[in-house]
Amino acid sequence: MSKKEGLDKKEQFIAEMAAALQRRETIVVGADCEVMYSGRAETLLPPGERLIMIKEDGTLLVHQPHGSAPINYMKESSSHRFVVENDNLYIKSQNQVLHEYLDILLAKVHFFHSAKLSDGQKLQLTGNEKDMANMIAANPAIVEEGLKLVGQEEQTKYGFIDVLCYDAQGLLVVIECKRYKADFQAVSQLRRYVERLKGMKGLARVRGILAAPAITTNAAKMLHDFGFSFAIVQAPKYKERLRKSQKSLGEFENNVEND
Amino acid sequence: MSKKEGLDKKEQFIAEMAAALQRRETIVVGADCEVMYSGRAETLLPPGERLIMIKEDGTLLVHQPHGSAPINYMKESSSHRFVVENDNLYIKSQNQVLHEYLDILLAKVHFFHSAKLSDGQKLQLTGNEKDMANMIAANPAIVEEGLKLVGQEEQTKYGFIDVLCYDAQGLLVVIECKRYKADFQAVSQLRRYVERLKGMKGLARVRGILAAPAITTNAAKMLHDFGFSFAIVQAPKYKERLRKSQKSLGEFENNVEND
DNA sequence: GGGGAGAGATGCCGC
DNA sequence: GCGGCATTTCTCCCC
Repeated sequence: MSKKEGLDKKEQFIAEMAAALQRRETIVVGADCEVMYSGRAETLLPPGERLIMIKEDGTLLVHQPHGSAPINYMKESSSHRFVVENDNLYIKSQNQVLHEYLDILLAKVHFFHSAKLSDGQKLQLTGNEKDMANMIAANPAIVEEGLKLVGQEEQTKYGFIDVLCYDAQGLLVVIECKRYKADFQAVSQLRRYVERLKGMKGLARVRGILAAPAITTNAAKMLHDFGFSFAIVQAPKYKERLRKSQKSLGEFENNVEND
Repeated sequence: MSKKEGLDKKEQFIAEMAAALQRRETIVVGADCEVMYSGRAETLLPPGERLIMIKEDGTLLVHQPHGSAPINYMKESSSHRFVVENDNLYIKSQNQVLHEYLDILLAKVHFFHSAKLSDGQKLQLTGNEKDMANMIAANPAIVEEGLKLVGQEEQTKYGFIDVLCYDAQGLLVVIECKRYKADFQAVSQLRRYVERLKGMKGLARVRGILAAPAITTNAAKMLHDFGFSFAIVQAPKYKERLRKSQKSLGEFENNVEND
């Protein structure tokens, strides 16, 4: 292929991408590329083969062939150009508001595609911390016998307390929920809420209970030091419910294993 | 198109995807689809047009045409099958170890592509919290006159303390760095380190300094309550350095705006 | 593999 | 916009 043809091919690619951006299509490019970013930090990603995705809202993602998170990215509302400079093909992105800049040097474009995607749907999720808090609020005895609900979340004016109760002795109890194994941070958070509540209500004693399926050894020690207690509470087991009602999930026979 | 032809087309698509999975290629599918997930939580995503990506390590991502994060995903080491059930085309994924399951009902496949991607490169990043801690360790006077370095991070045996110093009076000082505006969590963390150090060394007083470019009003209040102090420290300004040395970044003339 | 903490975290909701 | 916090957080490092 002559250099002229190569240039024409580049120019045609650039024209197609510019049109796709104009039409607010979602773009996918598979390419051998090098990525440079400057903004909140500064990064360099040496040459390799990646998938580049540009969304209609201006989001740009660079994905390596492994891992969940993009290796480089630009947030929504970024602007993008496909340009040739010194015979090199670039994607140049910037976010004026955030003062962020990203350049992708495209050494070789293996494939590309663009299409308008129509999707206004939102994810319906159950089984989060809020659901766990609701479960406890509906039946505080799960955590401790004799607890009576005072309020939940913003219903109280004391900040982001998951569940607030009175215990059998009439003491105020702050319950902090964690869906997974509780750590230092969870205990610190509980401590903060308890102290805030003591200060605001002028109480000498406010109890704290950490409700989670498990707790790290060190966090348990810290919890004990502060005079708080731990309650084993399993997050709602949606997994089992779904697997029961919907047999199609799981139970594979012929798998292509990715070990 | 006859139903038979439609079926053949589906079967051919399935065969191609199975082969691509076997070859550990990276797969991209643009499709109108519905997604169901069950694992750490349970989610339903009603029909809409999305980009689906399957990587060679078993990672699966579902991206809507907006936003940085995938709306649904499966972690690495997941297994995937393309199957037809009751005339419906599905991608069925599972992660045996994590007990996670994801089904994608493909109502219409708009396009697809697969290719082997070769990339072993790692991101080179500068301008993170560690760099900020190094800057302070190299010149503690940035934070306060008279500070003398004791140790940094794993060099100290007191845990994850960013920078440890003695002040002019010989008091031990814990310095916690934050690249951005410090919040409750940062103060809680500093408090935890100071108390841990007091306990381990049997000291009556250990000072705490929060070094960050800014702090929220509430966090500043909390910091004051604990007798800690705040030092305005700007994270290294890599942005300006790069923009100076590399004129190609920024300064766009003809932008396709994504506002 | 667990523990601990940063991240160019992202996203959500409240004010 | 900032604040506060959960996240199917993800990723890294160290033990």
